[in-house]
Amino acid sequence: MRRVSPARDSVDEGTERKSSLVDDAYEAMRTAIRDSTFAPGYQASEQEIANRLGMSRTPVHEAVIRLQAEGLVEVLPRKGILIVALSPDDLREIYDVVIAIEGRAAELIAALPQAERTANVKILDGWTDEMAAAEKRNDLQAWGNADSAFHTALIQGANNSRMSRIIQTVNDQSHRLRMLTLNLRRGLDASVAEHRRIAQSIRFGNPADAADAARQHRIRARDELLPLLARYGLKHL
Amino acid sequence: MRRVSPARDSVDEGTERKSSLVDDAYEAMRTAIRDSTFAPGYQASEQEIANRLGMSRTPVHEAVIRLQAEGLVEVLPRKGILIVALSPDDLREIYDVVIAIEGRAAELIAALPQAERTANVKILDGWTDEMAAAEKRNDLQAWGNADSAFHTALIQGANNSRMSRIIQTVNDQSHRLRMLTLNLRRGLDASVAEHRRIAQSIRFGNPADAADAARQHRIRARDELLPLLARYGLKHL
DNA sequence: GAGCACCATCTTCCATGCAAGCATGAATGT
DNA sequence: ACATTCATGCTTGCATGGAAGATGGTGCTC
Repeated sequence: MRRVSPARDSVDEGTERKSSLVDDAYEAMRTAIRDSTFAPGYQASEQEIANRLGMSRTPVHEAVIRLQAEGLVEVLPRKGILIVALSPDDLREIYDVVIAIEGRAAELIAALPQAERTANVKILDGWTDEMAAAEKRNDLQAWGNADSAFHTALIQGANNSRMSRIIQTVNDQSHRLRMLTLNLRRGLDASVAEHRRIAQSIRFGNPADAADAARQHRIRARDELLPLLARYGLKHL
Repeated sequence: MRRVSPARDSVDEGTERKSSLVDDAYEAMRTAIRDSTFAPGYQASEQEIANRLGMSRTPVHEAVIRLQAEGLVEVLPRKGILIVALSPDDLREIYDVVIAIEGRAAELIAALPQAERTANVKILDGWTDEMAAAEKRNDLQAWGNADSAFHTALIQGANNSRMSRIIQTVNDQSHRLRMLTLNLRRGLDASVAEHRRIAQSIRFGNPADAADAARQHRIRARDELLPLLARYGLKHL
C-alpha cells in the first residue's frame, strides 16, 4: 500500500469532490485487498495501517467499519483486522446474486425503446469485439478488461444505482478469484459467443431471451469454474 | 428514540454477543428511521443523537457511516445528518432489485430435493394461510406481518446470506412505503392467490414457474402501487 | 430602506488519550 | 524439567478537544 496521494493538499480541481481521510483509507484498503497486497488471512492492526497511510487511527477505524459491512474484512475485537477469504459456499452465493441481477438487467435493457437498445448494443458489441481481438492476440489481460467492461456496461444500461452497487460489492469480493481464473484460459470462445447472444436478444427487443442468455452465461462459467477449484483443492481465496 | 437498554451493563447472558455502543447506535437509528421517528427530510446533529442515546459523538458518527453506506441517511459535510427520502425513481430501482433476487430465490428453492421443497412449502403455505385468515378478520396489521414473513421465508429458503442482506437493506429503505400502502387495502386477494402459485410451483419442483410466479407477484404489486402514489402526488417518502 | 461585509456559532472531521481485555512469555515454585 | 501464575504489552473501544468550514444573523455603509 502506498502513501496517500498528496492531491488533496494541492489546489482543488474545482469540480472534484473533496475527499476525506476516511474515504482515502477506505479506497486504499479496498484496493489493497483487491490486488492482494492484503492477502486473505492477513491480519493487521489499525495503527499499522494508519502509519502506512500517514494518518491517525480514527479514519482507518471508520473505514474498517464500512469494509466490514461490505464483507471484505472482519474485525476481531482485540486482535486486529482480518482479511476474509472466500469459501466455495461464498462463491455459490455470489454467483446466484450475479445471475439474478445481471439477468434482470439484461431483461430491462431488452425492454427499452429501440433507439436506446441500439445504443446499448453498440457498446456491448464493442467490448465483445475487443474480447475476440484480445483472444487472437493471446492477450489475457486485455481480454479480462474487456470482459469486465461488458458486464459493467450491462449493469449500467439498466440504469439502476442499487444494482450497480450490489454488483460492485460482489465484484470486490470475488476480484481475486477472477484474477486467478483468467489464467486458466477457460471458456474464452464460449464467453464471446454468449455475449453475442445477449446483445442479439437485446437488439431484437426480446427481454425473456436476453435474461436467459445473461443467466446461462453466468451459469456456464460457474459450472466450469467450481469443479476446477475443487480439483485444485482450493478451499479459500 | 429511547435510552439504550441497560442490558449490556447487567450480567452477560452467556450466549449473547456483547454489543458495542456503535451497534447500539446503529440499531437505534435504523429503528428510528424505519418507524418514522426520524422522518425523511429531518436533519439532526451527531451531538443531539448522542445525547439522546446517552453516549459520546464517536459511536454515533461511526454508526452514521454504516447507515450512509446503506443509503438510509446522507451526511452533509458541515450541516448535519439528513434522513433520505425515496423518490419514484428509487422505488423503480428497489422493485427491480426485489424482482431479480426473489425470482432467483424461488427458482433455487424449486430446484431443491423434494424433502426440502416440502419443508419450505409448508412454511410458505403457513404464512399464506395466516394472510387469508387475517384478511377475513380484517386485521391489516396481521396481514402485513404474515406477508412480510412469507417473503422473508422465501429468501431464507434460498440459503444465501448475501441475498438476505440485500433484501434487508432495500426493506429498510422501503419500510415506510410498506406501512403506508398497507392501509390502501389493495391487492389482498391477489397476493394470497399469487403466494399460492409460488408455493405450488415449488411443490411441483418447477423452477421456471416458481421464478416467474415470484416475479409476476412483485410486478403486479408494483404496477398497482406506483400509479396510486402518482395520483396522490407523493413525490417522496 | 437595501445590500454587503463580518463575526459568532454550529457543524463535522480528525488526533490523541485513556481504559479494558486478551495473549504471550517470563519467572517462580514444585 | 515442567506446570502454573502473573505481569507486560498490544489490541480495539470510546471520549474529548481542537481545527476547518459553512451558515445565518447583525451591524454598518450607501
